[in-house]
Amino acid sequence: MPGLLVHELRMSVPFASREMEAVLNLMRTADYLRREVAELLSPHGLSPSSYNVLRILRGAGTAGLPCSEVSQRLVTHDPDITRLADRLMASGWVVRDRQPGDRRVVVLRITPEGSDLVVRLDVDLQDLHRRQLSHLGQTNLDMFIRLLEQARQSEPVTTPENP
Amino acid sequence: MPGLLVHELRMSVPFASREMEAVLNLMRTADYLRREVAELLSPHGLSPSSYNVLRILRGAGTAGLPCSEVSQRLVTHDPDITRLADRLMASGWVVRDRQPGDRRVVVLRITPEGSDLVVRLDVDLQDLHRRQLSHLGQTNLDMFIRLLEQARQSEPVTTPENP
DNA sequence: ATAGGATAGTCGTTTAAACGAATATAACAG
DNA sequence: CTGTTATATTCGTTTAAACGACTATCCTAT
Repeated sequence: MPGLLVHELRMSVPFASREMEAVLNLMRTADYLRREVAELLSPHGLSPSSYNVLRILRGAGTAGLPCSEVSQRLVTHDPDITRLADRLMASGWVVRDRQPGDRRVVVLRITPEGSDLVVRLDVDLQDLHRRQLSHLGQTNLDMFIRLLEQARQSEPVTTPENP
Repeated sequence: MPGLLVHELRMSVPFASREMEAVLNLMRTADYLRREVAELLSPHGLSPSSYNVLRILRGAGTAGLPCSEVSQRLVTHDPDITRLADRLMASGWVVRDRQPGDRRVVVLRITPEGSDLVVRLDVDLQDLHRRQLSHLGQTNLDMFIRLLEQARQSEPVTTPENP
């Protein structure tokens, strides 16, 4: 039986490999779900990335976190926390401070307003994610998570720089 | 047992729901794999989207395809085929023509140079995708594809416009 | 025929991503 | 101490995405 994606993309020739079919399915599914999340967030002036930063900072509490820490904890990689934080600061959801001990590091902290916003949006996102995936059922959901985590455990690329 | 992602993101509190954990895992895995694909393509002046267009046009052969058809077949949605095609045309990999029957539609066609490029890159992408996912094994790969397709079958959002 | 509406692309503009160079501070070896 | 290297962040610039408004062409029902 040909897969669903072959039909969705009106492909005249099936995929060259099962691995490629999986990767393209992954891209398409991620794009689909991410789009719905972005749609939910955009009326509040947030992108998935900037919302992610707020959620990370809420987890850190009043201590805040250095930019570099926030960067590492982002679900999707973003090399430029500076400008992401700029926008969040302009909206009053985040404040910036230099760390006294090491004046190189900039600590980001969520404001009460930012905290309120995250709490309110969390409810909506919970609902959205439930609608997006609860039809899989508990067993499939567990398996799905396991496979997604396993998919990230591929061999790193071997280059002259990374021998 | 806590999931891998909780550790990767250094989360102090576990996920609020299994659905959310799955969605975030999906985003992270897609980002990770997409980044490797982009890295492979970028030396050739291609993005995942523009490569996708070339692959679609190669499938269409000498007949070519209208922009709207190309748009629908893209793995990830891109509303602006015009400028995507602009770049591909500037590199000499596609040509544009008006359709004689209906002068509104613009047909995109791959050039022999474009075709050669796609064929060469297909080999590299095959290798990359195998490295990315073959460690899952055939059975898991089948299951993974099935779950990804199933994940796109969520209920559409109900709004006043979409009752 | 022809006005109204649908369809196919294009283009302007705002906003964000990608990449690399630059700055500031810290750590450390001699 | 002092030059060197590493780290943390910022900033300039190029490139692409997002969103709408706009143009041209076609279809269809009067």
